[in-house]
Amino acid sequence: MPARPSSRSGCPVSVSLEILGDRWSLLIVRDMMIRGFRTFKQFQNSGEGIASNVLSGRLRRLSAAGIITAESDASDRRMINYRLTDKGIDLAPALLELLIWGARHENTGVPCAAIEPLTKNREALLAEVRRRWQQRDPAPLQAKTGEWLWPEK
Amino acid sequence: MPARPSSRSGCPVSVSLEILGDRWSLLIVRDMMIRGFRTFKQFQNSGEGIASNVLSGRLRRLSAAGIITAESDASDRRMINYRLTDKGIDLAPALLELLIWGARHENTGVPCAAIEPLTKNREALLAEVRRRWQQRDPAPLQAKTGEWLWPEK
DNA sequence: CCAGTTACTTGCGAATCGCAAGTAATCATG
DNA sequence: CATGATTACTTGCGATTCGCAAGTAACTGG
Repeated sequence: MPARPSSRSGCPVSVSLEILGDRWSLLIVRDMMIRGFRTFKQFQNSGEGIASNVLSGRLRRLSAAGIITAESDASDRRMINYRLTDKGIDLAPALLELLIWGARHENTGVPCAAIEPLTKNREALLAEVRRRWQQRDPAPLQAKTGEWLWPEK
Repeated sequence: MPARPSSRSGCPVSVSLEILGDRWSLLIVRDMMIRGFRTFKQFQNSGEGIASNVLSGRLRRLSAAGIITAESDASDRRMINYRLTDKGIDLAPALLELLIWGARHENTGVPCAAIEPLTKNREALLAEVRRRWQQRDPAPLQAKTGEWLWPEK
């Protein structure tokens, strides 16, 4: 029996948006997936300006939804390491398409020339993201995709 | 000079979420793209339960962002026909990936067996969506993709 | 022991949401 | 042409959420 708390339709898009449909959740997932961020502090200083109480709430929601896990760091127990679950890493395609759309249609500082390789190497890029996740490779993806993805400052 | 009103980063994902990052905007786009909806009333009765004032605001925002257009119907001037722009139809890949993710990882009433054909026929599906848009074909996509996508009621 | 760091929580004013009701313009009918 | 229905909204209002600033508990390094 599917438990559906809200009064919305059962459409998969609707269900997805119930969890991820806000300005912050997917940015947190992006930072974990592509920039290799793990900690509260990193998300807070990611340049997007999320408030700490909202960040706290989002991490709890993503955790409750099974998209991320939270475990305290072994070597420094102040820190909590947030990681994507399998369900979380599966958001990579959606995130990539949002990236491509924004880069193509909005003023993002991303040159148009940079978009085509993204669409052409889509599968390779997604495979690389998944590989990094499986091997717990903490290095950001920038080296592979170019620095233009996240303009410094 | 790129005008960036908010204090967020210039990352394409961030820019996309500034416009689309809420519970309703992409559902409206979905209804236009896949179900062939055009009018205020249709969006209101789409089964998601969006309030009329919020719907009004979203249509204005999407219109201002160049994702949809609004023109009054020639034969009935009470009605306003909302249509996707080229920029709007380009959201199809992102929407499809959100659909696949939701269907795969959440309880949506969509059988798991239905997901694989979506990923396999991704390109064909997107081509069909774009064709329907170019030809202004108002028929919903259901016939092609199966009725399970939007369970009745 | 103590200053600094990390991951939060709390308080509060402002913005947004959800719901109900109302309204202007237009169309369909008698 | 009058009347009622329909469409696309707007308005009001209480409840929720947001953004910002400040505070706090747990822990670490010196």
